[in-house]
Amino acid sequence: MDGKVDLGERVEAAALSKDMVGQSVTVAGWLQDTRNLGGIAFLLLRDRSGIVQVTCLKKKLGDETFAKMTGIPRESVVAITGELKSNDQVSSGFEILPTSYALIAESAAPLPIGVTDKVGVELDTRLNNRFMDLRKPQVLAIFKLRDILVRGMREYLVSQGFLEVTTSKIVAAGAEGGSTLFPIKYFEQQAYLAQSPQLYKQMLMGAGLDRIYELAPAYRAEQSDTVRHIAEFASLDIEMSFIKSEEDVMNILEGLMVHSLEAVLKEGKRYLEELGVEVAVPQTPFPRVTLAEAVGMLAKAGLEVKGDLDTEAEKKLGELMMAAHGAEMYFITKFPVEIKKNTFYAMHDSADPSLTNYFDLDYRGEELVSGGQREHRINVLISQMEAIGYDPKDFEFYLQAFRYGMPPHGGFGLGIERVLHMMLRLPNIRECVLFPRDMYRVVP
RNA sequence: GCCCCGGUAGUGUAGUGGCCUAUCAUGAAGCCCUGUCGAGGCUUCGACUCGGAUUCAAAUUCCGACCGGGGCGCCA
Repeated sequence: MDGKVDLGERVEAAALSKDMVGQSVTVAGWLQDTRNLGGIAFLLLRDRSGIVQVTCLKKKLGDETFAKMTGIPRESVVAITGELKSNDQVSSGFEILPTSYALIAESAAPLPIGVTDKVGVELDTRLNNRFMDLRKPQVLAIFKLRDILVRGMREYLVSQGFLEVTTSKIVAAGAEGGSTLFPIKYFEQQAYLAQSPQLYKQMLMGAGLDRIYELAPAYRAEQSDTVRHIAEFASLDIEMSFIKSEEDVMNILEGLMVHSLEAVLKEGKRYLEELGVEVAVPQTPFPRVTLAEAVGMLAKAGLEVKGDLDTEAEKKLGELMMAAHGAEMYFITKFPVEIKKNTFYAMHDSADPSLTNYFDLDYRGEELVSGGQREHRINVLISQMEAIGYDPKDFEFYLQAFRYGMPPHGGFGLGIERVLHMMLRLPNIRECVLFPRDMYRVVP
């Protein structure tokens, strides 16, 4: 019975049901565990959809086949054809009695990390053996939820008339200065990996595309070694024209978060359970506090903040917003020019020139999004560049788009992994990247 | 980049100068067991990151390198 399995007949474990009892079925996947009781053995076969039990009877299979099947190393790829049989002694209510099997790819032993072992594994070790780490259902669940979340975001943006675009990740100039750019050799020229699609998004507003979004990697050469920073992250950027103020952008962002988290709740229940986390869809409108108000709230709570919120203040504000508004998500608005000084493209507040029309969206004390209304008047834009010592000549390709009719516009950049990090309450953001890149890790 | 902490079997750990021929769990190899689902029982295997120093004696102290963890700054 060895080797006679037709993979064309293969069904996923989750597709099996009691309705199919009596039928011959073929499954294939990784042999998670073998429990050999002597005359009977239970093989647990796992694929991405779930686990199915294959029950081997020594009497029925013969000593030789029984020994072969129960001797297959854990995590080998195996295909099995057999009869689906109802049995209340199995937690799923059914099992497969094999009629033939194929050992497709035998696994080496011992495993670099156990898939089901009852010992902890450090994140670093897990990431070094990510292919095996991802075989764990609770690790896979993170990426299933990521898929659902991102799909929910796309659905919403499409419903709001946004066009998906892709801009180059190879750039000659950054949006926020050179220190955080990764230099690359581009044929005979100096180029960089894009830290943000910012300048291109705005040029597309000048092109008249009106509403666009891009989901693409962003690269930051910041020397940030924390549980919420990575050198390469997935950034969802949107830009929209003919806005009255940054409020229009914030409204889209609220809709985006609500719609995508609803999708997670609706379609991702099983994966949330796998991870043991509960997710709440935020109520709209999200609370809004100006940065000055936030600083006041923190002062009242006994935390003195000067300038921008530091990490401690950010976390504390998360607690205060929960206590005051029951809100996990909230906007911090009207960032002072002083804090946004490198953001030369930020529109300043017409009512108070020391402030900008810029906001952050925070989720339980962690920054998820930064955005605002951009400066579309080229003379103002140039003077803001010059004010921080940038040479407009270096941005000529960008400024050209402002000379021939640039509508008022705004947008934001959202860190996908930041959303997952906070939504799933994961200890480290690296857990929600398949192959994370940080200051020290380039492999795998 | 700065501050603090750590590196012991494949994995996760105990061990603060001699009691270490290094603990426990998990795992691997083998044996027993016809209803397991964190299966159980028995046997065996497997480790002190590297280099230098101190000492009669170093997993343990000191120095350096490499690797990792936590926090900060900065940001998505």
